Amino acid sequence: MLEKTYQPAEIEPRIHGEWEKAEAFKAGRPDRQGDAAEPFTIVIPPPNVTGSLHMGHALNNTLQDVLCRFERMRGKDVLWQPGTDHAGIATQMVVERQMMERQEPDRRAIGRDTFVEKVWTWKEESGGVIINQLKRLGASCDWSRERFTMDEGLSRAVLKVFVELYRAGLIYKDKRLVNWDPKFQTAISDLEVVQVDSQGSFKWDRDSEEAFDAAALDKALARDPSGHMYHFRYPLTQKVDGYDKDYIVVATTRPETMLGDSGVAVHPEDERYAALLAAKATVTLPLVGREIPIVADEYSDPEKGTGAVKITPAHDFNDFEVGKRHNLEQINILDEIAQLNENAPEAYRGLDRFIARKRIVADMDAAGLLEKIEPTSHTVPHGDRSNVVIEPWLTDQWYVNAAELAKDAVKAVEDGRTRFVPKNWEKTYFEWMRNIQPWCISRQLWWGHQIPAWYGPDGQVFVATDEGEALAEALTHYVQNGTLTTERADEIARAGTADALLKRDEDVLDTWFSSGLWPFSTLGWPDETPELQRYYPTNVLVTGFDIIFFWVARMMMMGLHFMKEVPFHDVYIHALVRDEKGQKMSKSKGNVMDPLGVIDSFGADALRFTLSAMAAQGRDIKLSTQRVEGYRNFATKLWNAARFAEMNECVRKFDFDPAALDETLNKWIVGETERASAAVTTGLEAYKFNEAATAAYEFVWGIFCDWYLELIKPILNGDDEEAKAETRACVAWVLDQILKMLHPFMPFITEELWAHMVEHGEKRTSLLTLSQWPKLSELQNAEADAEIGWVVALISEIRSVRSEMNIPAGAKIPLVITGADKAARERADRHEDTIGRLARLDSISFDATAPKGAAMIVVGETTAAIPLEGVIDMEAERRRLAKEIGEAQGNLDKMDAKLANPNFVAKAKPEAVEETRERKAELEGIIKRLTAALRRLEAS
RNA sequence: GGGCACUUAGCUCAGCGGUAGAGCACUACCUUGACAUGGUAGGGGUCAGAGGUUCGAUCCCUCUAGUGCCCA
Repeated sequence: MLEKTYQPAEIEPRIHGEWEKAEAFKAGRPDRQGDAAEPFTIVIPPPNVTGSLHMGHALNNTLQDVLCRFERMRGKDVLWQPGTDHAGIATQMVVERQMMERQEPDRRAIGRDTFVEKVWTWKEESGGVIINQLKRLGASCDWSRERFTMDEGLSRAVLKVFVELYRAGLIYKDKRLVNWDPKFQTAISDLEVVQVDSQGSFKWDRDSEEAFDAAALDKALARDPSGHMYHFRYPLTQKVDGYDKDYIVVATTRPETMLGDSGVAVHPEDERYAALLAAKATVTLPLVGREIPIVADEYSDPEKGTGAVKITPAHDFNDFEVGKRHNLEQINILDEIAQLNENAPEAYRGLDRFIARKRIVADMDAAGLLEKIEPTSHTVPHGDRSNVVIEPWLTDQWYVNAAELAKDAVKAVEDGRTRFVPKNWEKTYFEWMRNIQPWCISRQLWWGHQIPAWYGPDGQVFVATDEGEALAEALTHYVQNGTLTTERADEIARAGTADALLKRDEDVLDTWFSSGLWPFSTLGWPDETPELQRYYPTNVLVTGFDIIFFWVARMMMMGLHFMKEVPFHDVYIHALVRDEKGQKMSKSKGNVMDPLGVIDSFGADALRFTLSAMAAQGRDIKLSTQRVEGYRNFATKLWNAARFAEMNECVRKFDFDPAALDETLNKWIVGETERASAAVTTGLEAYKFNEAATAAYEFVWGIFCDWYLELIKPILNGDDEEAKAETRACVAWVLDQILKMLHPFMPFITEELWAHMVEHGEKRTSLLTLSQWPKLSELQNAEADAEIGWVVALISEIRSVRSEMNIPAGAKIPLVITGADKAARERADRHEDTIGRLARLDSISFDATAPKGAAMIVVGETTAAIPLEGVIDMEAERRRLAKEIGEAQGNLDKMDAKLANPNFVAKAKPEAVEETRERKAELEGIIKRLTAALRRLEAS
């Protein structure tokens, strides 16, 4: 016998063990190989190896799991490919922090090889906790195939891709501005930069009475170094006729960058500066003394500030472009930790950028060149992991020509080879892909795939999959150009190391370079494996919109280029999970809801069902524990329904055929079951998770538990053995269908109940997760639907009247059905016990007219009376009837108005007109009967 | 500034060219042999506002107001 309440914490680990024991989630199960089953593949968007499960993961993986379990039950050969990525910066950071805490020497002290070894040790010991958390969520991945982006095979894929793209000219080295993270001392991609709003508070103007107060500014900048616009006077090298001042005013939010200025730009049509442009005037850069040109460029906006902007090509993305157009010098004044370097005047060298900022403002004031400072609101780029201000910095980096690779990726979506669901996300995708910038793939880290590029003594680069190949190439090259003699080359070749000639590039590749290969590298590529053959392209990628650029874009580019086929047919973009107030969950706000905590309190099934039921397309999820609690209650409800079935010996029979039943109730419920399973199936096929979940919920609670189980109690307690046997078998059958249709959402409780449901008198040993998805047809029965609908309506009406008439819940009352036709009489006879039980009646009788002092009920064409003279408050009954008549009349008026409109009758769909006529007739009947009841009441 | 959404019951949200729905919350009653993590009944809505299309608009179109997100 089942326990009285459902205890998820007890059940979940055990069920998990059973799935593992049966290897239920393994792709290519013996019965599903080859033509026996269609493959269905999802690759997990690889979580970060340092990560732990947050609500976003919980949603993302719940949806993937729902799809996988659904398709697995539909007989497909499902591969849900799990794994993690190596998360370059994040992982290196975690290990370095750990070393610091243990007061061990830092990574530079122990050297690259030892450090990388340490990271591997960390990974083996503590990496991938998220994998176990995913298991707790119930994720049915093929865990035997778990992959890691730094695995041997995946690393081989990375090398091959790099070398091939290099040889195709799609990877190249370039000196450009990158987003430099001075904390981690590495380049990061645009996507790893977050814009943070800054709004300063300090204000000063040289026209004001007071002197500039450097200490006050310091104080403001201590809170936030950004948020101010500084206006400086740059003196003209020579006075120019036709221009009334001897200086030009420029504005900047980053004063320290002035040390790297190599020009001032004004708009070519800005009258104010025409004389300066005509005279090819220059300014002398204050504090530095460099003479720099004033150039005409449309980049400067005449409407903004003075219309003149300082140009610092080496420290600003826009200025970089302006500088290129005018051939301005690129002067890098910062080192890798954002301190002023030797290109700055001596007084500033070695200063941190923000110290220098304050010093420069003070020095400009001292020189009488500070015009004003005003608070401004602007966005400042920060590293998403380091949380420090990012510097645009001029370095040599490796780039992928993303614009070229993006062409095919765009086309594939235009052609519909890959489809976005919901469709509107393709706009975001197109927008991004059509404006894609060169992708900087080198990172100045030690943890990751080291770039397979070697440099000769003259800086010549040799890109190859391994050192030997690079060396061979280099030797040929240097012998050919005469740098090396053949003898010397042979000697180097024999040494077994390239050290004498080549030096390997120290940088590693962006983590996403390897993750972009995930849909095929995990299947064994570059080897031509059977898995690759069978499971690529994958069916769907499930992800949040914020990750379109990370996952979708890169996987599309790489997949199309190397596999010549899209990596996935569908991209399902789901919502973001927010807190109950609609705010993004974040650690700093302290509003994170820990999925594992939720699982502990309510069970994984409740969390999963909540996320599924709320996953409406195109809308974010505002999650509250109350909602989870509600679905936990649903699990309990299901549990108790199963318990009821068990208590009543509802066992599945060999010969049970849902299409051949005698009892109306059973005919009705199998039809409802068919409708529900069809709704769930349709919902899941269309990625409408909320519709699927709600359809199942509605059916299980609102129909099966609320009505069917209640309605059959008289049969189960009665002495019609045949009816009892059929009903028991039917309950068992419906419950089986319920467990199946709920399984994708609530795998644990359904699997547990499945095991408890005895089948043909034997304890069941097969697993639900490998059972067959309901495929029902031709179980609808209109007569049964009408009959049970009538019973349900009658019971509801009686209950309603009882409640409104304040008839005590415990009191049993008589019911007199008046004016019943043959059908109604038969129905009432057939379901006498049921109606009596659920409406708490002591008798049902028939009479031509209603007795005096009775409450009246109208259900369709049936009129019934509750004759309780003295018990019933006649005044209340009069009010109730009048109200019901009023409501019906209101509806009738609407129908009449429609039908009175000739345009409606002429132009509306015939079905709509017919429906309106039927409704009108129905309402008229109801009003007639209710009015008759009211008259009788008034007459008595 | 460019783009994408959203505005429906007290709250959170479904819905969608033809009787406005759910969960939670609320009110009243009920420990009846599966379930109080429950049952029964009930109250509560000019579907943001203004136009337009249509026989008919919460739904389609336009504008307005407000909110959120992404990208500059």
